[in-house]
Amino acid sequence: MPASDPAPKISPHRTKGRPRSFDREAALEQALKVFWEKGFAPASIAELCTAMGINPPSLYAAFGNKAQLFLEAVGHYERVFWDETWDAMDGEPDVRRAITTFFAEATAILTKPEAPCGCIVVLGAINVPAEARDVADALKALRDEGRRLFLERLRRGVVDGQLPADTNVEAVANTLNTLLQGMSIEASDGASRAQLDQVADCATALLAKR
Amino acid sequence: MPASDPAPKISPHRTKGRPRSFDREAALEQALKVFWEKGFAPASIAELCTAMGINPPSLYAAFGNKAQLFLEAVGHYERVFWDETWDAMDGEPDVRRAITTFFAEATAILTKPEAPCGCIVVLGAINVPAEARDVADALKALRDEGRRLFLERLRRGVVDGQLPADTNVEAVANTLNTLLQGMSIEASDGASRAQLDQVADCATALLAKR
DNA sequence: ACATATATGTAGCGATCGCTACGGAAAGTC
DNA sequence: GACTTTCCGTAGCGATCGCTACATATATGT
Repeated sequence: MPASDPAPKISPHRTKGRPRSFDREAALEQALKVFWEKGFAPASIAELCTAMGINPPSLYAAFGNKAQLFLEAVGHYERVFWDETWDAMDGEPDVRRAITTFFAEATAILTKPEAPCGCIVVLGAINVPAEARDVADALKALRDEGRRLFLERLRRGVVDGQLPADTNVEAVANTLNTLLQGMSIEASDGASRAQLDQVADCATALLAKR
Repeated sequence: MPASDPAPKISPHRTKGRPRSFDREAALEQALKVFWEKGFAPASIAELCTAMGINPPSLYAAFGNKAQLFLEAVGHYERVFWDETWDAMDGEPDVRRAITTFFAEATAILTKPEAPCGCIVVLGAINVPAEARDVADALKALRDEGRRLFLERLRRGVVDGQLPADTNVEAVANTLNTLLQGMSIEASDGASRAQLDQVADCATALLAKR
């Protein structure tokens, strides 16, 4: 994600005071990397700071606290890695092709070798301490959004006459979302791309013509 | 510390020395409860000790350390909650009914209201600190065992002529295991039993006759 | 130049972590 | 009884946690 500002890549500041000496977005991406590999709780502020090339006070001044930094990193992750894939599912007119393409893309994302495996939305805030409940809740809401998107797309498939009118769209949407989440666990367990592709194929088979 | 055992439920000891003053298995079950609710890392020794009704030295003398206690608790969990269900899958002669029954049982287990939701094998050791890698690896091996069991059962279904010879048993086994793991996340997210039943139905639909 | 405002690095706060040293208590053995 | 062995509760170890007080550095506004 090159911001591609010829002029200062460091965000311009309009107010008084010493300007920030680091690239906020670059630091955020480094933080994402750490959170992605380790999860919310095991990623320590010290390690985040090292990766971001800053010290704790700068981190807290720029991002609030660990939880806010995490949530902002997750938002960045979603935008960079998933928004396009979800949008494509809505853009593809044929519902079966839409789902097939989505899961093919998902397996590619989840097994990207240059990235930690698994989706940070699914795995990042599991087993967080009780005082970080709000972080877990925020990610849960994001996971639920996936089910909603599947559901809407399937409903449109029924309206468009591409799926049988008696299709249990809620059940299928539930199942697709459940599969997607299970795929993150498999990916973090080191599943191969071929292995996840098999799962993706079975996912699309749920919509097979009868 | 009232032992209050008429007959010693406490394991008999043959050697010299002061006998253990608590019920090891009861303590293990309490530990399981804590680990199940919180996961490995967020469950502190202090909290475990409170739940088990003992002090740290007793815990370490009886169970080794936190990781060993966790793994022993997980073993107990598997035996109590899942062994019977897996065995039933092998015992049922019809492969479709075997899978259907398995997933029906699984939804029941995963949404048991008196138990923490989700499977500790799937969720318990996600996001553990790096120094507990061995715990994560042990649970990963247990998860893989599920895929193996599905695979064996499906292969038998092909041999028995109940499934088409060209069934991609590896793919289906992969998918069933992935679904099962996703169901744990959904359960811990508070999914209703009805919701998971829908997923279970879709799982069995993967084996629908063609 | 001076005041104001924000960011920075150092250094360390209080709290919690997993774990254990220690001395006393409760059993078997003689 | 004394000796040995094991377990008990207390109390606290060193390490790490998220986070911040503080003094200093660097910008703008006038």
